[in-house]
Amino acid sequence: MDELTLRQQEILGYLQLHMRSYSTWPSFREIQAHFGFRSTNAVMGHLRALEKKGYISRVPGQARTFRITMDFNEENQPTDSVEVVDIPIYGTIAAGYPDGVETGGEIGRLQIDAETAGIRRARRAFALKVRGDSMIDAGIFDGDIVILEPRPPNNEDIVAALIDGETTLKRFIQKRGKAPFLKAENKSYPQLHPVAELVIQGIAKSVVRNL
Amino acid sequence: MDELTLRQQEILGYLQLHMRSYSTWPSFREIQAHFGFRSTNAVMGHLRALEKKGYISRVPGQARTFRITMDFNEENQPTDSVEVVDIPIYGTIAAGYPDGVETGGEIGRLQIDAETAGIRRARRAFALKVRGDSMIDAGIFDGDIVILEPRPPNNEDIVAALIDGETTLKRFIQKRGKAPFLKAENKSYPQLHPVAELVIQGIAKSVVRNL
DNA sequence: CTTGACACTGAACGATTGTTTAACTATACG
DNA sequence: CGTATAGTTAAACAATCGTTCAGTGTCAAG
Repeated sequence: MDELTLRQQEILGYLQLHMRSYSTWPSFREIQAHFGFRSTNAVMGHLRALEKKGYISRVPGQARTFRITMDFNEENQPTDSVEVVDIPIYGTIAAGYPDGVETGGEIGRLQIDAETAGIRRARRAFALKVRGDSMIDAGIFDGDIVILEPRPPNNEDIVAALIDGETTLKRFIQKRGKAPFLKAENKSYPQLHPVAELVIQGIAKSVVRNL
Repeated sequence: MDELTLRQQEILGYLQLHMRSYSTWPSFREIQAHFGFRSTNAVMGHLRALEKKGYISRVPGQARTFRITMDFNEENQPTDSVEVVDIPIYGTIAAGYPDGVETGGEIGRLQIDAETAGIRRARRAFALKVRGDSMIDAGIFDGDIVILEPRPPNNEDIVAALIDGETTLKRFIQKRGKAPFLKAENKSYPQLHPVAELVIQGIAKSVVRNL
């Protein structure tokens, strides 16, 4: 990660401060006013630099849609932020995944740092309370919380898949040249699941269990 | 706090999820698209209602400047603010436990909210990276992170105990009238451990594993 | 039957806001 | 000396976005 200039650190610090105070990102002209710029283009330049160096990400054309992708900890103390991610917990994930956001069925939330959870901050992780023991041979038990990331599965990934209108946890198997299938990791269960219409909602990254 | 209609709850839920997922509030037209409205005015009405009832606040004329004034669970009950705890991770816990804090051997830190970790904030929790497979029958594998609280063990608790100068994970068994002992939960291991000098460093509250 | 709330359509307006192009200064590098 | 980067000014543009006005339909309360 490239280093930031002094000015860029100031800008980034202001972004964070504004976000923490108002829970909203500032607009270009608010940043401009705060630093006394006479042109919004001064802001533009800095934000482009920050984005180029990977510190923030933005959605072009949309208002107030910065995101700070990196939590630069040590050194500059205007930061005390850790990479803690707030993740919704679903009991059951309803069909579809229309907008990357699912309104129904949220039963709680958890906070965990991205590294421990094995997820990337940018992606929209969600969590799932495991019901049933179809994955006990993979060390996932009834009542466990599984943290997932929505993305296409690779071979051997544990995935949350929509089967018969319900989300279940299975291992995704795809050998080359063959059709993929899902496998339950419990010796006493039917282990193979043919995949007709495969709706993968996410791949499991980590699991949390209360002992 | 006035009560919300079903539709208003849906809107509010979407606002929260969008904020948590994107760290940005949605625009009117994003809300419109998500709910399939054909007019942004439908959104206007709901947001006005939500603001009137005190659930959100906004800055007129500015883009994406909602704020939710309270956090809610599904029942519209304000959730007490979650407590994220910073926990040190030890590879091996050295002898003693002088101040509840052991600096040597710290291999990292993790952040997690107290409820998910099953711990109480007041106590000084610590985490331990599991080595070996002495507890696989309890669903704890090599490489797992176990979160512990220093306190006296009860029967059947999984504890971190100092054996032969090394910290290992065992289940603590104490039947009344008998001497306590430690039990490894792996069928292929010697399961019973006599306890000469029992040094319990903490009891396990939860486990986190990367899949 | 009327009133009022809730939920929504449709179109248009104007302000906010991100973006672009052009030009200027200063500093550092080779 | 030329070039590159950082930082800034200036004016204008176009898309996004919140807002308003006018109107439709439903349903429960009075």
